[in-house]
Amino acid sequence: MTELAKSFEPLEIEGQWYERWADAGTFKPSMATDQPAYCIQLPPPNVTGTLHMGHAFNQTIMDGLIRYHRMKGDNTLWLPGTDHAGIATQIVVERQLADQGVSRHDLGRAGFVEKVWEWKKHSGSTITGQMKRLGSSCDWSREYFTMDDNLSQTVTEVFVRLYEENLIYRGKRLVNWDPVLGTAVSDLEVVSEEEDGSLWHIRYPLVETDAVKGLTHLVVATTRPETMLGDVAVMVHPEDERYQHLIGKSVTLPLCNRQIPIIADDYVDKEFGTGVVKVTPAHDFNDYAVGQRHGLAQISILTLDAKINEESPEKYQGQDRFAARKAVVADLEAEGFLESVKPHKLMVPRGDRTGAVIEPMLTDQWFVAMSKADEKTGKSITQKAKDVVSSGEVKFYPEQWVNTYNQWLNNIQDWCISRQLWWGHQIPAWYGEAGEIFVAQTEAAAYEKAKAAGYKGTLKRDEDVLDTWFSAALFPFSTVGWPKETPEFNAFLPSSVLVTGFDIIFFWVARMIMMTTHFTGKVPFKDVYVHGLVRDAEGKKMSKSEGNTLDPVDLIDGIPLPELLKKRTTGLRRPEKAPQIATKTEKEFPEGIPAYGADALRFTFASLASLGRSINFDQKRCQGYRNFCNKLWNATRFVLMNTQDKDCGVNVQAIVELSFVDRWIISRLQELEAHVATHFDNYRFDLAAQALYEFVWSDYCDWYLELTKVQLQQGNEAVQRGTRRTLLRVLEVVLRLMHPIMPFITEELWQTVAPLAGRKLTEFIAQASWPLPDASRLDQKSVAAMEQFQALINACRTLRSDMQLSPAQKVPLIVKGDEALLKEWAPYLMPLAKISELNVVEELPVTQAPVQHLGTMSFMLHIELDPVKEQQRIEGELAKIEPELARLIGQLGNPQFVERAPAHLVEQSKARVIVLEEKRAAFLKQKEQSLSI
RNA sequence: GGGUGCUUAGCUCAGUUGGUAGAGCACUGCCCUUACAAGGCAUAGGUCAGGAGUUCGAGUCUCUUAGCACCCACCA
Repeated sequence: MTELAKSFEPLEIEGQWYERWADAGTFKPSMATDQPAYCIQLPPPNVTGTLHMGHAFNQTIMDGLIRYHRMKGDNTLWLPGTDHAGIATQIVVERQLADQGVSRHDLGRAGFVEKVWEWKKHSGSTITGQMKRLGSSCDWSREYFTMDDNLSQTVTEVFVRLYEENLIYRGKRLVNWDPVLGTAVSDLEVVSEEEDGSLWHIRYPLVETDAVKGLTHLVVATTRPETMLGDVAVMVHPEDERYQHLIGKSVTLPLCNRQIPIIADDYVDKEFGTGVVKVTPAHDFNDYAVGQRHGLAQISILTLDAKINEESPEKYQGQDRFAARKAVVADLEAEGFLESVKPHKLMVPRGDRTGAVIEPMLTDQWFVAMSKADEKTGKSITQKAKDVVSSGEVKFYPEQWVNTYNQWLNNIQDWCISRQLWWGHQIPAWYGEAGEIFVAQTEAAAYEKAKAAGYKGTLKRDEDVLDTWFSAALFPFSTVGWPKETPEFNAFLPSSVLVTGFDIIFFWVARMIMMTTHFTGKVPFKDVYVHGLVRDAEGKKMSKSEGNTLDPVDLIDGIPLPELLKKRTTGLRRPEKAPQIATKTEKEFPEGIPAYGADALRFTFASLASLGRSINFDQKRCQGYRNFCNKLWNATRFVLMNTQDKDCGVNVQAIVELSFVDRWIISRLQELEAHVATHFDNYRFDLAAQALYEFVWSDYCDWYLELTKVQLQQGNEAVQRGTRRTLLRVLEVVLRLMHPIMPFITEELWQTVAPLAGRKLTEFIAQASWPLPDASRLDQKSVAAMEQFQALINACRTLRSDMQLSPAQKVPLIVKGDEALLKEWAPYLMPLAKISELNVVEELPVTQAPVQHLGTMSFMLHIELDPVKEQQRIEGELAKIEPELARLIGQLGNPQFVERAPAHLVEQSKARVIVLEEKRAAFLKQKEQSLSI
């Protein structure tokens, strides 16, 4: 006989189960082809990363789905992996090297990449270890890393194919350049924020004085005066009367003494600034487009680390862009070209990883042609991606995200996929000495191609690597064996659902859909479940610099305040914020964080998983669900106490008698089973969690358990057996229903409960079958009886409470009503409503005792009390009845309602009126009588 | 400039084809009743952001106003 601890201690039970499940092969797909396949791809976390709240939330959802489908008997796979995360990882390792005074250039490319691999081996498994603490049941035997040989081969394969299809090209384009990292980044990796800057008005002297209006110069407005060194024109709106006559003339570019033309382009907004715009094609995206339209030169003025280059006036050469700005402004002022400086708010683009101001830079890069039709289908990859969503092959939950998705695809630019980094998939392109390009899987193959093209010299491989999101776009098929048609490819592509935050719809979701449909003709996944971002209790975004992050593991294990303070205040980008963060933390967590356990944390996430945009994580919620775990724990203790070593009517053909109470809880259980499954199917974890919470706490614990005490004490053998069996079986089923959300506690309890319930058919609950509702076990009569019974108990309790009776004081109850029914209820009624004796009568006696009316029943607690108090109570009851009655009578008096509303609603209202009128009459009568005493 | 959400009890949020407003937490009162004080029982608290419309009936559908949040693009 095992005895459970007196209260739920998560840390004591969570330890062993994960390893045991994994060792038993529980997490592996059955690969049974006669079962439906269910597959989720884990969005691979950065190999450098640690588990944050977003992961924990995300994985709670995925693990819930996976465990649910596994229990349903599906061929279920949760495929894990980690991402090499090019930029992020390179930054981390470079920083570590910098601490030792070493730069990556000291090591050279090969040496540096080796260092990264070393670092990956050393700390790469942090996050997977944390995932296991959470209970995430991935099939680790299939874990991949995006730089594994087979995946890398797929990347090159895809690159080569796209190149051969003319969907990848190389060219000199203006791209977003991060001068700190020294690499191009894609549009998505640039975030613009409004910052304070200035608008400088600069005079550009006209070469010939204006004969019409006598102007000697034009004034241009700019937020980036240093870029004037690269100006190749000034432009005005073609219909701008102020300047129209000057179009085709020239101005002299100050400081450079170049003459540049005045051109017309309707891109110019006449209302903004002076209506005259400088044109710098090499350093501004709009100017670049203007330059293309007008066939202008592109004068680059910056080196790749954002210093003024050698083509610019000597004076500024080598100066950093910000220093150069000051110098240029100072010189303009000194030479009388500066007309004014005004404060101006502008959007400054910054790299999302470095925070460095992004510089549009003319460089050679590789691009994916997003809008170019391929030869086979005549459709662009963008079009294909739109088609599968509009056809419903890929469904978004919630649906509204389709808008966002389409809107982005409709305005898409070609994707810059080359990065000037060392960590990542090196681009499989080789160059001949005269710039010939040979794209091939391997160097040998490149030489072959070169030879075939008549090139005999040496080849040099492209130094650049691919954007991490390029390889990420291929996961749905690269991880299941493509281009081979493996069993996994057939079973798990498309996967069942992608669970992800909306923040990476563009980065990842859209690109996976593009690449997968293009290469395999299949969609990558059937559903996309888009959830919100986890925020702190106040709804603020969690960020290290704000010091409001929570570590999921700290919520599981608990953390004392000093440690939490240390965690939140060390390694800050702005250390001066530390005291403020410390104060806030102390206020929010005066005693640190207690150990809530993985189950409570998961249940919290599940209950917060509504379909909104953000999830505010309040630890109080977590505490509430830890209490819920404790409730379940103690309910199980109660059940075990009453069933272990006793005849539970499970194994033998014993005679078993079920009361209306037993039948009621069994009926409720059937409903619960149906609801929970529906909620899982609809990705409504919040509703599933709520249904489980309510059933366990209210129905099972508050009502059923209390009522079984009566049956166990007073019932005959058959009733006791029936009670024990029902207690066990309901609990056993509930444990299975909760297992997808709370794997640990349910496993722990199930191990003891299931054998008693005669249901231990598998070693672990993790392998047990999903409970299915059985309509034949629904007993509406018992459900209705229970409803009435509960109403009676509640009414008695309310009376007692209103009369301020001590719970210890038992009083007689006098009832007018169905005698047979009341006799059946009496044994339950007496302890629950603290009744000393029950008298069924024809008419209630006329006294001052409190009376209540319920349907056709009237009853009174036989106590003496203050008549004034009772009068007040009656008035209160009447005051509650009147407005509802008035509303209903009004409704029924409206012929249009009676005519047009559904018949059952009209009947319902009529019935309710009768009930209320009887109740009112009874109270009025009572009021009269008591006054007459 | 284009787009998308949100506004319901003190707080955080549910509310599924329109049919008498719900939960958790917090609050109040009474209880150490042998599963659980991480608990039990019972209260209290909302003109569903404002306005208009459709309807017998609107938190729910339409329009509109205000506030908030977010996404995309961007004026030099």
